[in-house]
Amino acid sequence: MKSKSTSELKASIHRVEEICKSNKLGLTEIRKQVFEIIVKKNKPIKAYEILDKISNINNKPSHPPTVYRAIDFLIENGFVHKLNSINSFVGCFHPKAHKECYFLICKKCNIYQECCDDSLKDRISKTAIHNNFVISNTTLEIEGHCLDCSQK
Amino acid sequence: MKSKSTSELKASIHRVEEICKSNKLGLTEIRKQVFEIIVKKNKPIKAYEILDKISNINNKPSHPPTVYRAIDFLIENGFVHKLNSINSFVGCFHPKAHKECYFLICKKCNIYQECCDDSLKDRISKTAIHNNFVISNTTLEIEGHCLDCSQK
DNA sequence: ATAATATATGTTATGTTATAACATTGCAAT
DNA sequence: ATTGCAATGTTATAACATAACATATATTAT
Repeated sequence: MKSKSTSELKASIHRVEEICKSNKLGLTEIRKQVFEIIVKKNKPIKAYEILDKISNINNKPSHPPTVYRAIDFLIENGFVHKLNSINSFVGCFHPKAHKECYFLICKKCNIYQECCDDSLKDRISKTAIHNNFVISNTTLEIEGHCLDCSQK
Repeated sequence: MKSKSTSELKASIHRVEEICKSNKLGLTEIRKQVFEIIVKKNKPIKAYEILDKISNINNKPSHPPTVYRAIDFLIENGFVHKLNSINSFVGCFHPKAHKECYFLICKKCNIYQECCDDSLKDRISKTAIHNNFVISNTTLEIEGHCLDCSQK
């Protein structure tokens, strides 16, 4: 899997700023810091690792609620997703394009990739309908090895 | 969603006993107790709820590792699955029939249902192949409302 | 039968992940 | 200026999970 370039990262941050501006969402300093930490990491990141980084950036200890509240804001607005299988967070590279997001997560290099193709979405939707089930949210996390890592 | 009948529960427990016998897996007293607690609950159950029940059954306090080790054994052998999105455990009603297991989880009544149809499995597999990705394990948890609960 | 080995469990402590509850701040609207 | 509200700070603790080492129980080889 390819990691993101600096320009992609910048674009991603800029996009979030624009979306917040046009939707009147309060992208405060902390929320912006947390988002930047997450997208710059470019791999799934844990809440307490974000906490450490935030504390360093601001030269004063932050506390868990600060980080979790920022994460909540970012998730609510589709800028970040949580990977339940590894209790970690990742940036979303096409926020607002979808509500659900499916992931491939490489166990070796830890890089993740979104894989939200429509045929998969359709299939999940059909499965739900077939079971008379109304979906509110879906967790699909595929763990394994990416091409690079399975060749090594 | 329908909940399981007593006979289905008994059959499930018996099946696990048989599988363990024929595969020489040590289904110890505690492992059996934990499995029974999980299947009898018939809804996703938390580790510390199992811990309480185990302590009651045996009239002495048990400790987290005891429960988590039993759960590990049951998961390894496909008798139980973990729902990562809600940190809970559920019994598997057709162990050994599949490695991966997909779930529908009703947020209201909390009943869950396996939904491991082949077309879904195929679709996930194709998505992985398309991304040159080798799957080791998949988490698919669909949360929402079952028929009964969405009609209320 | 007995010692050696492996498997499982008990026990204590602690690590990791997440939230409750309430105080404080900063800013906007009246 | 005061009220209201959204965001943050702060303290404490809840909820989830494992490390490490001791003890017991079962299995096997002698």
